[in-house]
Amino acid sequence: MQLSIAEENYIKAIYQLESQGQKVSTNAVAHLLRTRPASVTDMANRLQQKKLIHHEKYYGLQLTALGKKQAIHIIRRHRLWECFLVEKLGFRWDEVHPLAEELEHIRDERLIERLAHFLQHPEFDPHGDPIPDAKGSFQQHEQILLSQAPLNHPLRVTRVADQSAALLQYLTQKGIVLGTRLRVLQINAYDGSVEVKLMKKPAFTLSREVAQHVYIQTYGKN
Amino acid sequence: MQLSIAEENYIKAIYQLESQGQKVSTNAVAHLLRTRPASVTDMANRLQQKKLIHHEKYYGLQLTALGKKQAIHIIRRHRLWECFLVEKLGFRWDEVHPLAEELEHIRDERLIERLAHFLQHPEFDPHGDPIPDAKGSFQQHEQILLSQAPLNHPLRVTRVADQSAALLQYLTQKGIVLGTRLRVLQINAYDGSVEVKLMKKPAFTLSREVAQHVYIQTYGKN
DNA sequence: AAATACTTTTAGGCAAACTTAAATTTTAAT
DNA sequence: ATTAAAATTTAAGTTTGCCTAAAAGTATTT
Ligand SMILES: [Mn+2]
Ligand SMILES: [Mn+2]
Ligand SMILES: [Mn+2]
Ligand SMILES: [Mn+2]
Repeated sequence: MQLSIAEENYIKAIYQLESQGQKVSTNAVAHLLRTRPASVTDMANRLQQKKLIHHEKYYGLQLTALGKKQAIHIIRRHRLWECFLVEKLGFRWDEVHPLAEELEHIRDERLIERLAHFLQHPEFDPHGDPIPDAKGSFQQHEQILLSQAPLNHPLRVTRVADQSAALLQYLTQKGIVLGTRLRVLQINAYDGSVEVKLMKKPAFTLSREVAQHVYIQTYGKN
Repeated sequence: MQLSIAEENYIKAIYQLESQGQKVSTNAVAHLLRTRPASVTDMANRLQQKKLIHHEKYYGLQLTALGKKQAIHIIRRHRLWECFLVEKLGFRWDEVHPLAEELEHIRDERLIERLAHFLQHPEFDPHGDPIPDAKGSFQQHEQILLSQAPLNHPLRVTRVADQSAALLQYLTQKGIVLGTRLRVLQINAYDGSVEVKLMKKPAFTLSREVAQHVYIQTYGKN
């Protein structure tokens, strides 16, 4: 059963909200997809009809196992194309999301497997998000938010959990990209802002909003 | 003014019929796009409204300058993706057309220019069709049909003017791909069939239907 | 417990792109 | 020149995916 582009976008949006642990309200989906709550209710009926979601009126949407499987495949395609765009075509990490948003809807098993092979089966996309394999399994990096990082410990940036070009450009300009090494000097108890120090650069401060979207790993000092 | 996928497919179909010198009838377009004449009339109204075609009732469709420009851009995208699929992902020439039929609708100037650059600005696609440049200009190979080739002259295959997987597979199996060298031993006056000889292989015969879709170039004997 | 605010659904509508069936026009054949 | 055949358009209807406005349900405040 072949999904339409609109259906795929809804499925993916629902999946994303679910995996952030939020309850998937009509409003939330509408906001994410820049559409109206009434349109979401409308689509919800069709998706439930197709057994992709479960919809309890007034209480939110939930993907079925089938829906979740579909979502993961869409995400696989999205992230593989993002890798392609960055690694082969030379786009920056802040440019690729809207393009992948289109490319992800080309549903051809052989195409995507060959693309994966061409890219040497990358495990993470340009934002540090894991790429599900052909069977749909994947695992996250060890996840620590920069806003909760241990102080004065060597850290490495592993993921930025927001596709907005504004954030990605801002981080780039501050010298923060995937793999950047840094330390947290202090976390301001009042506003949650984080003072960070990159090698050979003066320390600077990131707001909590920013720090809450940046994930890091610790690594030994040796 | 952004075209829909359906509109792009119509524009391209009309362009293809026009460039084959055929009159672009409602029926012909419907047949090419596997839809109904009534749907073509319907779309024709919308396209005329948008100044992409001129439609004289009962007498066929004609692209405007604007429509032609659009068509050429779509074809550029189509053929570049075909190159990508063959050269980078390892697809065969008989597999790529349906995939490119989808990929061509991703309208992003930067994407397509970077793709062209990545592919080192190919001039011809995997079927020997010329790829328009970013400004829309291109030129055909010198065009001689195999069915009208000079006898006993060294020839090189330069283009196959039909995307059907069946034809392309048949030719491949006969040893005929782009660049294949061959001679025409004789052309049967009755049924137009063509006897061809490849190096180091026994001669064999191609039907007129097949020979009418294969283009060749002559080359000096030296 | 009522009143108010907020969220969600329903109702009614619209545009794109398709379909079939009927009417019309063009073309081909007697 | 009629007539028959073929092509084309018109008419009417469907599905998808969206919208606004109104109604209904849920949550929050007083
Ligand atoms: Mn998308
Ligand atoms: Mn990503
Ligand atoms: Mn297409
Ligand atoms: Mn081609």
